[in-house]
Amino acid sequence: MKNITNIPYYLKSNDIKPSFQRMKIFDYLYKNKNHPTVEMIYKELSGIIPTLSKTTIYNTLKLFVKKNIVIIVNIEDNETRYDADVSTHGHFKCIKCKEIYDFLFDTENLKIQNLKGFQKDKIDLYIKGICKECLFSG
Amino acid sequence: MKNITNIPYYLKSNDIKPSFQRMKIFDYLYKNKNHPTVEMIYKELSGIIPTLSKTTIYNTLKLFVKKNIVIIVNIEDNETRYDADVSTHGHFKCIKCKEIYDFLFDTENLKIQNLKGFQKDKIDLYIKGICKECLFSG
DNA sequence: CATTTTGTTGTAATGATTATATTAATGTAA
DNA sequence: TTACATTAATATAATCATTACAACAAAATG
Repeated sequence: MKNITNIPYYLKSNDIKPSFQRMKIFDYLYKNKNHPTVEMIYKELSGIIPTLSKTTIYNTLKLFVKKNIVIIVNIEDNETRYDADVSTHGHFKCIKCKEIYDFLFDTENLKIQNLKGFQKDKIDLYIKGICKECLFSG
Repeated sequence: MKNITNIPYYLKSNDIKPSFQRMKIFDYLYKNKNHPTVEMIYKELSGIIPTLSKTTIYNTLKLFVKKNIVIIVNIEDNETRYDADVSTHGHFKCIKCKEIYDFLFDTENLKIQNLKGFQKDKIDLYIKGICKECLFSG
């Protein structure tokens, strides 16, 4: 994914006013590539910003998604995760260790039937299985 | 998808006791290819089975998913949908008319990087955009 | 039959998300 | 700077989907 050195500038250039909370939330997403839930962000950041509310996290993430600097990772139906990498990539979830891995795929060779004449704006590819580490360790 | 003529037999052969409610719920899923939510199933079937509870629908769908005769369609993060077609296929959602279309895709030519040595059990492909009809009608 | 197991239902609990109203911070013009 | 307007952040309460649990009903078993 793209290398972001200046978060306030990055937010500004995407039409987002860089408040302290917004910078911290984006910083968390950018540094932790763990596709966190709102809960995970809250747990981590409320230690640093004790007044931080979950509402602010929800508002901020919704804004980030709207401005296309964050995407929603919907690999499980009971948890919404977020990702600051907005480049086209897929997500693999290991059903053993629960870890989510990013992967790249080739949309050129992807042959799709039944959708002729459809305008395709967004493609999400999710794979579940067992990761290499878990396969070896048992 | 596979042609199912005898629902009680189909359920039995998948290790599910064919109760009246289960048969009706599967019948709804099989006949309506609209990838319904629990709410949609409830609205429709409570007219036929007035005592039907949502809990039963949740229980039944969870059982169906466990027994691999129904899959979850997770194309939106705020609604869980269900599909009795368990063959490998993708889902397209039109952001205008909200309709969900099935499509086929070719996993042979799908080149995936970064997942060498991973065991891939389940693949979900979701595409969002505008369907042919909505493109024409404005 | 009598007993055990399985299935269904209603109620209540949970947990994630959203709506609303208030307060705080920031930007702007005089 | 001061006053006003706008935007952001927060707390509280509301909503909505889902799950847990307990009671009841049905059916399978012996």
